[in-house]
Amino acid sequence: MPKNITIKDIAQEAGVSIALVSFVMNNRIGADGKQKYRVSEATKERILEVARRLDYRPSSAARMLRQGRTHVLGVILSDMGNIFYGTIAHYLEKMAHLHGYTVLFGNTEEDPEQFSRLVRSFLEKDVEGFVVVPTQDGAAGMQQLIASGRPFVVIDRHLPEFQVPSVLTDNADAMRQALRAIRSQGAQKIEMVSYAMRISSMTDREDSFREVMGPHAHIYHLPFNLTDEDADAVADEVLRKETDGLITASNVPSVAVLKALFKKGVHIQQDIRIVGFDYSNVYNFFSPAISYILQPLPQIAQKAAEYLFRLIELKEEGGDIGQVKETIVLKATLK
Amino acid sequence: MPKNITIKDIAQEAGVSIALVSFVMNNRIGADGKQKYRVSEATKERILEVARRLDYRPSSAARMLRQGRTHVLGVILSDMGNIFYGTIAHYLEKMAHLHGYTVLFGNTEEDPEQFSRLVRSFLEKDVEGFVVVPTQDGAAGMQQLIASGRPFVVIDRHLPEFQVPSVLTDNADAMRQALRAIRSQGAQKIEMVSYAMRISSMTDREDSFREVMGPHAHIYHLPFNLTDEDADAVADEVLRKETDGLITASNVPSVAVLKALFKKGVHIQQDIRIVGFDYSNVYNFFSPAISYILQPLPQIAQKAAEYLFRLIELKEEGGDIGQVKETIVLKATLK
DNA sequence: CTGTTAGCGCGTTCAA
DNA sequence: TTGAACGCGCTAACAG
Repeated sequence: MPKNITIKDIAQEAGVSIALVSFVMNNRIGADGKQKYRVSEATKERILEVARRLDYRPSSAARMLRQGRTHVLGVILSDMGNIFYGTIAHYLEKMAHLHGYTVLFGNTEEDPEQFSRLVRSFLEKDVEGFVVVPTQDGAAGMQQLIASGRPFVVIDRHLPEFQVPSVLTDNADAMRQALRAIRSQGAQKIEMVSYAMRISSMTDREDSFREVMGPHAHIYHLPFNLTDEDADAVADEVLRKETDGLITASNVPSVAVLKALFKKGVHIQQDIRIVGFDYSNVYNFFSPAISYILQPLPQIAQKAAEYLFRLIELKEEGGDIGQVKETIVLKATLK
Repeated sequence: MPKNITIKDIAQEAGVSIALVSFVMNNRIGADGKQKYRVSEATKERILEVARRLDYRPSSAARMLRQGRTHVLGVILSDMGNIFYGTIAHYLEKMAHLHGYTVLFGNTEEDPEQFSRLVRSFLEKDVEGFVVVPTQDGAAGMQQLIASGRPFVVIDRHLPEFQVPSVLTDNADAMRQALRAIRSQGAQKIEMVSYAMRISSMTDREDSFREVMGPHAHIYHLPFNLTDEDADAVADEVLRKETDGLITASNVPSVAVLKALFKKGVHIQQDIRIVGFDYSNVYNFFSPAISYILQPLPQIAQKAAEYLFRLIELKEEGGDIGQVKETIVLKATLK
């Protein structure tokens, strides 16, 4: 049972006080600020040597308790298994690391209960800040988050009833780009495939679609956990109506519908034009390659992280987090 | 600045001692074990009511410090943006949650330095256990991990110099399945595409490939961060040699090479047969659909989590973690 | 039976 | 350079 080495062990071994060890470990020596604690090079070296030898690792629990800082962030998203969120997760972790932070991750699977649970759980773990993708009907969880006074940034979606720090893609603009593209490719009868979820990323795209196409434009709505049958039904309907242009508003339904059409022997990109949202490898395997709206994932993660660190710093300095509610909007690009 | 509510606030507000609050919060009441602390229903209710009203959340830092348990796991993998690891990450988080654990995630990006850094960082955070995907040349990090005495389980890969708790896919068997499949589909001149990394998941597949095909069988090696040019080169070579069967040993190179072949106008599945490792949407868009080796991701995550919890429990009971070194091997299936 | 007092764990930090 | 209080929750020992 390798007992954990504590600051006390180091002090004893080096024959100094625990306070001195603490100072040395934190480089609180010779600081040119107010308090400069001077330690002789010799003892400093001795302490460091002992620490290294015993493989001393300060308990962050104790430090945390004392100074109230954990250097941990909480990231709540929909599903890390989805390449869209997995990629964002990766970039967020990267940014966090650059700032000396570690990250707790959680998946909501689009369940508001899970969202609330994760908020609570991460609050108990004393995360210093959150990056969250709220779920449909996630108001309760958001309330908790706001009430906690903990810094947070919302990404990918906004909830209509909350004006909070957010980093979002300009979905209306993205949809207009998608429509321009599909029209320039010759499509006349254009429909849209979306999720049956009240999630702003989807509804914003739908609204923009209707704005351009007119209020009677048709939009297919698929459930979050869609099956092959769901996608098949859309494909059947599309064929029946002789739709010749389809805008798919997200990764997963995009591929699902493509698969259904392909299985039915439809000549994709000949009989029907597709423009998708979010990258998928699949798009490359058609001629011409399927165009798609690419959201700037690295920037979303970067902006969100920077925003969050700004808020954390502001709070550290005693500022009022509650006043900051800006939304950062990023443009997507057509590929 | 919503000051955090502590156990003291509750005690004061409810007019009782902090100890009583603690007992109530932990349901340490009426336990039929040795110590049964009896509290009147009335005060119990009062305490719970106050706690609810003030939205009391116990500081896990304090609890952690006292009882040495954090209920946090550390998961270190290659790249959460890769659907393979993202999916595993998702399942691991799910399992952790079922056991009341929260998860710190980190990406190595196949860099041994990052691996070591993450091990150290998570150890400082006092995670109770690890699930890790070691990197090539990751011995240093593994040493740290072993030396720490902290429970851990290795997944996806094994390092030759360490015999440690592991959950792995039977890669040799998987390769044999892949070869049987591609042969039954008529391929004669079969080659393999792999990563140029000394990672057991790859080398095990390569060894098995050579075992069946003979020592002179050809294997293409692509770098981890492969470019279109890398994949193009493989495609060119494949065409030049009139290879008619290709086994691609992983997700990313699989799709990359397919893309290169497709761009060159090769009739995939006609002129050349492909059998891949790991699922990709892309496989569905060929006729016949491309066969692939599916690793049992949910089971890998599940077994790894259960294994880890067993180790954590064993350690909690004072057992010797160092003795446990079993490897759980799971079969992949051909799809 | 119902409840309280007090020390502990570990690193930080102020006063000496 | 050191002693000791501190943060917060847990729990053994003790009291009415």
